[in-house]
Amino acid sequence: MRIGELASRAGVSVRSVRYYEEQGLLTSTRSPSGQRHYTDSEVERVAFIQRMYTAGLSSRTIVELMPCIDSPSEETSDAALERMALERERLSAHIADLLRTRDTLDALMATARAHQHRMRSAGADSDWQPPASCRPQPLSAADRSGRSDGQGVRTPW
Amino acid sequence: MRIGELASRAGVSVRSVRYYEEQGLLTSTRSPSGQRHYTDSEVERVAFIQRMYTAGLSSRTIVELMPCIDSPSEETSDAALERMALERERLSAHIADLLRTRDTLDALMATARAHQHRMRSAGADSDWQPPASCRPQPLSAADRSGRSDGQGVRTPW
DNA sequence: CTTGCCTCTGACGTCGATGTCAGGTTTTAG
DNA sequence: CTAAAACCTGACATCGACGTCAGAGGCAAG
Repeated sequence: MRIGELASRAGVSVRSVRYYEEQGLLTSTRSPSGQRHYTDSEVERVAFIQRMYTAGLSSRTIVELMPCIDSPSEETSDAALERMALERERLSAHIADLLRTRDTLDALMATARAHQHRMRSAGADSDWQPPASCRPQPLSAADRSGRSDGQGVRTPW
Repeated sequence: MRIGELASRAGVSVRSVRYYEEQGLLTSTRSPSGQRHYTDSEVERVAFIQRMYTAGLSSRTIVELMPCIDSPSEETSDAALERMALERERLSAHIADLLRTRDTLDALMATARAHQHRMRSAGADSDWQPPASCRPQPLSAADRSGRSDGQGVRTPW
């Protein structure tokens, strides 16, 4: 397939695909006229690259990880594994940070909802309904660590 | 305290503190000579702002959330709560993405380690020790969702 | 052959949080 | 008092992953 189809299948822009190649993350076979052609497997690769980017890795980092992916031979393992472990650690730290931040948001929303309720039971407009965003959050199924207070605490961050 | 102390206590640069004020995230009382002065509570506020930034929120978004934080009255709640719920959703999605990415990294590392082991049992240098990064990962205590395969699968992403 | 769509290279623009530098004032330590 | 250190404003620089535009060529359908 050509670059446009690859891009739309992987859900990125054509520009991004060219950029990935420019960064050494992707290769392409060229038609005699110079147009890039790709196989189906490149779609997943591009999606993978995109996920790495959104995970906060830089081009340089992804490049350093790629040899471990392209040819998991004894050549690549040593340095690349080190980097992968390091990035894994960074990822875990970042995840923990985001979880804490989400907890903070939850606490803030809880206090705000408490305010709404106080308003509601004291106000004259008793037919008022809280917006959808105010109803108890489903807490996203997976990964919870505990914490469900945030009860009237001042500056809950 | 003055800006330098605030910055170092909150673990950010002086430049950043001024930037936060410029963005309307922070206020300061000025001494007659024009120098900024802060109270202890501002330290936590700056740290909070920083956490929001590292969580991927933009200045504009944080600003929109701030009224809900500064004065949780009935004025602020409606629009701000909507935004908080929205940002919470974005956060959850991002967290899920990062977890998936970390799983991918784990799978990649597992295959790499498998390679190392094959090398080790077949190679001549039997006294070789895998680097620290190759030993089984502690999986970071909290939040696991399952997945511990990655056994020789080709292109595990 | 022409028309419309896709692709190419190359370059410059962008955006957001910060770094950094200049030139000047204020505070602090000796 | 004086020198060092911290602070001020204002401005320009940076970096990374793209957007976007220009100008030229490729390719299938009518």
